[in-house]
Amino acid sequence: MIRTHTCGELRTSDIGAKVCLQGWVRFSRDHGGVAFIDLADRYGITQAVFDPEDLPEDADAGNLAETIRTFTRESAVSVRGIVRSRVAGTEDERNPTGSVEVLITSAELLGRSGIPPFEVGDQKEGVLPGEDIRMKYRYLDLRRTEMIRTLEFRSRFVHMARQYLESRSFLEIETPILGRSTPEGARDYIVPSRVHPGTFYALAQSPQLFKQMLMVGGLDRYYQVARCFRDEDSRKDRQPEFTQLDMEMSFVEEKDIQDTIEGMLAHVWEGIYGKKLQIPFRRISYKEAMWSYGSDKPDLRFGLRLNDVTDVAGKADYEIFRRIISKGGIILGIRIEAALAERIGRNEVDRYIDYAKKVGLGGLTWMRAKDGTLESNIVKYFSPEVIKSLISKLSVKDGDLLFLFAGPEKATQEGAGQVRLKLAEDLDLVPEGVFEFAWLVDCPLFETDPVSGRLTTFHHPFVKPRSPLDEKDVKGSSFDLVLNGTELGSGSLRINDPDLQRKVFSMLGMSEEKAEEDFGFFLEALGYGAPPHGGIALGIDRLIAMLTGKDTIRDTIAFPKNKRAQSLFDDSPAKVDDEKLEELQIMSIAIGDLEDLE
RNA sequence: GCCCUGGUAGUGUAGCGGCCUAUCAUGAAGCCCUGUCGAGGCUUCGACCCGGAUUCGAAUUCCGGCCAGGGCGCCA
Repeated sequence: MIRTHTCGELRTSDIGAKVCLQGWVRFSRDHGGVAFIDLADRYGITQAVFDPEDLPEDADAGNLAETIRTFTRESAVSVRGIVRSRVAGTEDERNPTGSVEVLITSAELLGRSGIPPFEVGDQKEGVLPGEDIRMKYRYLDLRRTEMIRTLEFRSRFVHMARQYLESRSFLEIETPILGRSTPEGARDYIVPSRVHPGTFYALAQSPQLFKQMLMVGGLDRYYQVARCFRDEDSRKDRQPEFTQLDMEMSFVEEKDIQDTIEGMLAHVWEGIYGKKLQIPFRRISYKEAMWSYGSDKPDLRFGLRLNDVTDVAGKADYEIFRRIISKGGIILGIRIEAALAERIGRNEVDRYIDYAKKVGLGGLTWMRAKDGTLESNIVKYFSPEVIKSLISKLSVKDGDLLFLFAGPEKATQEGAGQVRLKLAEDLDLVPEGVFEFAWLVDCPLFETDPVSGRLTTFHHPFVKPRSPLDEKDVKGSSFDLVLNGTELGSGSLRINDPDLQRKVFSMLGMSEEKAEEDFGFFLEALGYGAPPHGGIALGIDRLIAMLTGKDTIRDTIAFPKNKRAQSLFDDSPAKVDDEKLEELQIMSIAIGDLEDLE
């Protein structure tokens, strides 16, 4: 090792020491005689000074000046010199190394940098190059303090999580990434087999079946920082490949799994923030989440709860409401208290009506409370009794603004939930730096696809039902971890009875033959003493993004894919040589080629 | 597959029918400067995504494409 210190290390106690620093030239300031170089690395920035009048006898000032002239911005350089105190009054208090500087006695250019395509030095707030240019030159983007801190945070987080789990007898076990393509779920990334032409692996979408087989195998407590692959379109919080903190435990109940996650997060919290995390997390039932927040991942950082006013507002002599009620629909209300309501004028109300339509609602009905009654364009359809009961049901006070949403149950809940989120954002009700964890519990086992009418699972087909399958509205033993309106992960107890598992497959419309073909190995495994077991997987990318205040998980991943699933760093996906395809006995026909043939 | 937003010097932006030979900052190149720290001063360089249309005239309007991002679908 040639360098004696990092660029974040030197303090006044080092004054007089002969040191060697290596790093990147972040800024340099040439004053004609004396010149300053801000030398940066992951750990910090140290000021190096070229001072021709203060050099030791044996130093070659001319040569040194010449070398320093070659130090372009962002070049990797090495400097040797003596640590000295800064001239009184010129200390930089913002920088931990700001009381000292290194008087350069010799220097070397290690790796010259061309003119950077953007400025790496920390920018004014909010002024960043466009994401495409950051991605193209990701290695320069990564030099930014912000990126370094995020990746450091991520590394520490994962380390602390591992530390906790290892201390609780969990074993980190790697499961295959090359596996079998299964019919359900997300699209697979397909990998051709050379040895068995015409057959294919699929990249793992999750270690689900393998971790369950580990439980059958008696490993008892498993975890893995697992890369998962899904060939679906990206979002700001969805990437084609992403990382889950995956775990599974045997001989447990739901609470054991929740306790483990809470304990782990509390441990991480303590280690990273030095603060206690409030545990246990609150539990909120799926039903309550939908009725009160219009979402299965409610943001609990603010109020603006939804209220069911079907029985009250449904009595109004208002054609739209009557029609909806007669079709089994519901009416939800949001009360916006006077202090906030006065910021919403007539024009804003119209904008919310437009927004409501955009999120799948028919519209919204509004009224304002004044002098103990309600006013709006449609209030004439509401009898005094209806108005009175609305006021009392929602505890309306003068100045409050009411939004009412009517329509089919689920669509109305979700639409109203969207309006709730928009209101909170517009009215600045979302506090910064607050983390509201919650467990979403009592989820249904199945739901019916509104388009196809087919039965699908709410989570996945391996969730253990809480009651016999022939009963109505069976609940699953599953639970989602929700943080600030985002789903971080989903856990459950699993089915450990092969016959029950077969029955679930069959209820999902899978033929016995298909179940055997795709899951035969797994069903067989369940038949050899599968212990009761369960587990959970947390989306690490999302969690890190939330904890570091990033808008997209791309900012928590060193080399993410872009919106169209391309990697700009190695220009993938790309064509492969014909010989390679031949060896795999694969023919590639792009749609354009097909059209040419026709 | 669909919808929305955007694309102006290397970077970040202003301009939104004629004041555009296009603003400002930063950068780069050169010069000056011995205590700066996102140094400073002076000079110079450098851009309207592509193709069509409308118009006397288009960075600006319209149409088509390309690129980027956000969303819907999709994500058991």
